[in-house]
Amino acid sequence: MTDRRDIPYRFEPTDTAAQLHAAHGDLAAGESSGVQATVAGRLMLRRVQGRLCFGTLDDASGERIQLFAPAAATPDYEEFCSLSIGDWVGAGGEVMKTRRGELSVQVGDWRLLAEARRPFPDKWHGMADTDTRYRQRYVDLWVTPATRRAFEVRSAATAAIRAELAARDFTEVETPMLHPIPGGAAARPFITHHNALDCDFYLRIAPELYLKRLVVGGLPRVYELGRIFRNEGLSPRHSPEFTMLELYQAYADYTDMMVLVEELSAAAAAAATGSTQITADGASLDLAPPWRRATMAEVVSEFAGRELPATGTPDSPAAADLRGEADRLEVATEAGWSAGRILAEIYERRVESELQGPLFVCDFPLEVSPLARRHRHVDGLAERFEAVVAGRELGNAFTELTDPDEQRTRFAHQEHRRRGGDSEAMVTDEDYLRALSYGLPPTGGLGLGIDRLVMLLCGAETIRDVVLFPTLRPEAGAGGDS
RNA sequence: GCCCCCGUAGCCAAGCCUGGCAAGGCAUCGGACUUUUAAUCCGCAGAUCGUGGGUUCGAAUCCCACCGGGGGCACCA
Repeated sequence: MTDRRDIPYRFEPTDTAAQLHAAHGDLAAGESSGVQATVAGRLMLRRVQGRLCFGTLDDASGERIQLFAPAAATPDYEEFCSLSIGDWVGAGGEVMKTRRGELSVQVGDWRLLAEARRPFPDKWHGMADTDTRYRQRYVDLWVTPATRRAFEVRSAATAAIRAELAARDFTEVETPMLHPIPGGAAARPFITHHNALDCDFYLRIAPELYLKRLVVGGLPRVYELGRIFRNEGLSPRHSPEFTMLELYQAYADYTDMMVLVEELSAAAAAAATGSTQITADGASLDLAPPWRRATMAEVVSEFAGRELPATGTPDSPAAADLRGEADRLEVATEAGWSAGRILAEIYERRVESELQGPLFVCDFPLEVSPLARRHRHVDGLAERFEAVVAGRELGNAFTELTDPDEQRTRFAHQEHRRRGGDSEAMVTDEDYLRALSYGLPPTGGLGLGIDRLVMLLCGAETIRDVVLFPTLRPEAGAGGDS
């Protein structure tokens, strides 16, 4: 005879709860279907009423299914009634509806699949302590519906993005995470050590320079969707490891990247939520193309309430004008900054967070864009834009700088800043310059923050809610060396 | 790194301001109940009040330090 609490080595469910609801949802109350089904999942609720027992099984299919167990027909009825909330159970029997109209599987056979030896959180209140929710995500996923939904949204969004890129003939690649030189962004890296080579490596802060090497190598449309690491502070919008889509398209410029951002964002939203409408900070936004395009000088001028210049050397009247505006807006500036640099500072400190979007803020000052090509019409600017939604930067893109000599000059400027104490200034990457010297065609490049996109799609207020296991201080006494 | 807030049983929590036996609910355990829906009813049990120190006749409560988390600032995407 079967010991129903003896854990089997395998179990074969025939249907999910969602499938049963779809197939038998129209049964009349009190009616039996004559169809046998086997389901498996976690027992989330249990109602024992004398010679009848009702259980609510959650199999993560999006719906729950009731287990209906009358004592007269359920093998080992007492054992079934004593199952704990949180136990994994497999049960088979006829699909039916109870008198109250609840679709159920009448338990003809059942097995315990895993015992919940720790009690599950309160069935009604769930988990409130964010610390516990993040550390014990395996419990949170069961008891907090928004948690499971966030990761379903995340999966649907990334799948949609991959599908869109495949449809456009992009090749997905994987480039190194361990970099001898941290490059492609202005950020402080994590440092690690390789024992056999006896040298330090940096966890990548961006895959940018490797991906452009691949365009040189003959992959004209290439992308990587993966984790990058930045050794900076944590906040509701910043995680030390986060996911970025970076892509490069030969023969394209930054206007092509704008179209791509619009189309990828809208496709991700539609796939994940069924709509391009999102709600952020109580306001309703639509990610459907086209998005507004404005220059940085335009959006800052709108914020300031008067026309402001976009460029000018540090000693120009334009720079003096902007410095006065910065003072008025209580934005700190440094001597020697050009007009564009001051404009960018005002934008980042005061304007960006006020922009609802979705919109593209175009044409950044050249000096804060060391990998972007200079603007084809305006001196002192780069062909670069940020995509802004709900006051946050969603993506960053530019027409790539392809000339190796100019790139060397830009690196030299970064090195100069680095010597001046800017720990986030870029380091010269000689191999990257060598690659450029073999010839990089005109190329558009894009970085899109996947975590932030998912936050928008599911209304998350903190990035931790869209990361399964967010970075936390290690728990005391939870293993390791302690 | 700085500032503010939080930490009471497996879970949700009252009590803290104004010091005096640590409420209540869910879950667990025992009992009743043959169509429940957070089932209901009766009963039992469960607490180093985050940790350590201090003040006090007496500390969950007041003070200090530390640990963990959250928010803000700074840094960044």
